[in-house]
Amino acid sequence: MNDVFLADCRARLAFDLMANTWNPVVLWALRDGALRPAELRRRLGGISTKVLTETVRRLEFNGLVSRRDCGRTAKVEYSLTDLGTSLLGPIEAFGEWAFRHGDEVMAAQDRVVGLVSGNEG
Amino acid sequence: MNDVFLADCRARLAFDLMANTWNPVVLWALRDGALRPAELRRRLGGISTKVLTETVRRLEFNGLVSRRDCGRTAKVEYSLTDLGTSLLGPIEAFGEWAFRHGDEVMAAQDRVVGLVSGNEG
DNA sequence: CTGTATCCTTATAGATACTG
DNA sequence: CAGTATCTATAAGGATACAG
Repeated sequence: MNDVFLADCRARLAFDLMANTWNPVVLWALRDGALRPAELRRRLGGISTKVLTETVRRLEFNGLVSRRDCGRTAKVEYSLTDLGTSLLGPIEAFGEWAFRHGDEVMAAQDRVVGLVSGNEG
Repeated sequence: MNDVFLADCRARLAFDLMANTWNPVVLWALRDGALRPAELRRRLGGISTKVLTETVRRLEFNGLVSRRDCGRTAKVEYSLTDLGTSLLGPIEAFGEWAFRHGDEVMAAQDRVVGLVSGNEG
């Protein structure tokens, strides 16, 4: 595990799965079991149907989520595959990091803003 | 740690730090100590000077990387702050996941492609 | 309720040339 | 060598209306 993380290596593959707004949050929302789209949307907050569909399609394409169509009408469920479940650990690591260090990030951002406005007076 | 990961919560903050192509790789490349921009570029592969500058500025803004200007001429070093260093653990978790499960992701992608071309014959 | 179709805005990234 | 300036292409995301 040395150059493993550099640009053209395998870790890119995992990073790319995290490199958008909704992928990690959707995976986390499905951690306790299958959800129907409407419920999924509710838990995610302000995601549009279009973006939700795009997101789950993307996750499905990568083998992390499976879509189950139960019946002819609008009854659908999304759930984690085993592969998707295996990603919950790393995702949680980030959540815990944010829990511990989120303040420091916001402080850093404020510091920059403070410098800017501070220079004026 | 229940709704901690949903859209408007703190974990967004950590996810956003990963939600682009270069942030995590740059942090990882700096894990062993300060690097000058040229060396950093070399290790990252195909990143342009423009994108590298944008990336380190972003990381600096969020308090993860510090820029040290040593002298009047073009002598600069980038290194991890303590905060940046604290992110190496979660990042490594993804790297290890990719190491173990990367094949499965690629297999899933191929499976979809296979279905498409398989339907033709 | 599920999903698609538009339209629009913005951020990312890459290529290239140039300045100090 | 470090960084900026353009220009371009693309994808993500959001708003809204509509279809099955």
